[in-house]
Amino acid sequence: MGMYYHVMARASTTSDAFNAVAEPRRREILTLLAGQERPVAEIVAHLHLEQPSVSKHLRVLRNVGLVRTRCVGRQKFYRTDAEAIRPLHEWTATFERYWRHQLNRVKERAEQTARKSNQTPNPKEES
Amino acid sequence: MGMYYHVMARASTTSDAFNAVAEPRRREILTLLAGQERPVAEIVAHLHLEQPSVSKHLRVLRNVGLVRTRCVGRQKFYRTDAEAIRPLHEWTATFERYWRHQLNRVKERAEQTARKSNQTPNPKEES
DNA sequence: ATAATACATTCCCATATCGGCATGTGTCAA
DNA sequence: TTGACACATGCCGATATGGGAATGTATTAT
Repeated sequence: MGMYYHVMARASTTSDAFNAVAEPRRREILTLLAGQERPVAEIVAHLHLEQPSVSKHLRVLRNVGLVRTRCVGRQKFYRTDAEAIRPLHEWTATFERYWRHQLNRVKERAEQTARKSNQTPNPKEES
Repeated sequence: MGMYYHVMARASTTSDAFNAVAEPRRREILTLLAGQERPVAEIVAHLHLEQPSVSKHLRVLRNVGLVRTRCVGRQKFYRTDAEAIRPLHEWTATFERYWRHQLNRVKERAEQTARKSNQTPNPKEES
């Protein structure tokens, strides 16, 4: 009968890719593992972090599908699954038309300014 | 001469855009304010959240430059600065060639499979 | 001047997060 | 079998986080 009310302090990091890539180290890992798969030890060597921390970051990335693993003996090779980054890319892309808009406005202003200064040549220290 | 070592639990949400957009509500806000500027009350109406919470999210977004403000009387109009989303777009874009790669591999496999099943027509329940 | 309006800020709480350290767990080597 | 090795997991401490409630601060209306 308890009225448990849920207080979610923050969407769990394991919930989606947006949270996963919010962490700088995890972004480094994704970049490192984009081109080629690597065992954990190698990742540890690249980042300056303890092995357990790296493993924990890898776990987060794996939970949201940003990396995949392949076991070879006692080594575990990780590689980033770029496909899982596409949703982020597409979300940011929805704003592309807006920044283009802004750039156009800036360009137009610049051109206007240029025309104006043509009409009044050498306008020194205008303010 | 204390050896204060910094224990940063998590990169501050105010530090970069990646952290700012990790929060679902903030993503909603950015989408809402992409096309047109709106006063806080209107944002509150769209999201189902208390005004203080919205103000706090707006503060975070403003700190990382994802939104800009314009004051009109006692109202404060917010709009998203799409330009600030570009770095995210570009970061995700660095993985584009990799997911294309993966797609190509998938496609190639599919074509090979198609050729094979042409050579052995109607291979029912192969496994 | 006083009240109402539109936001911002502060405080509190439960929870999430990250890193380091210690401790599993599974695999290969001697 | 006993170690060594490659990782994963658990625990701890310091800190960050988001929401609600209360309060502060301009600005407009009466």
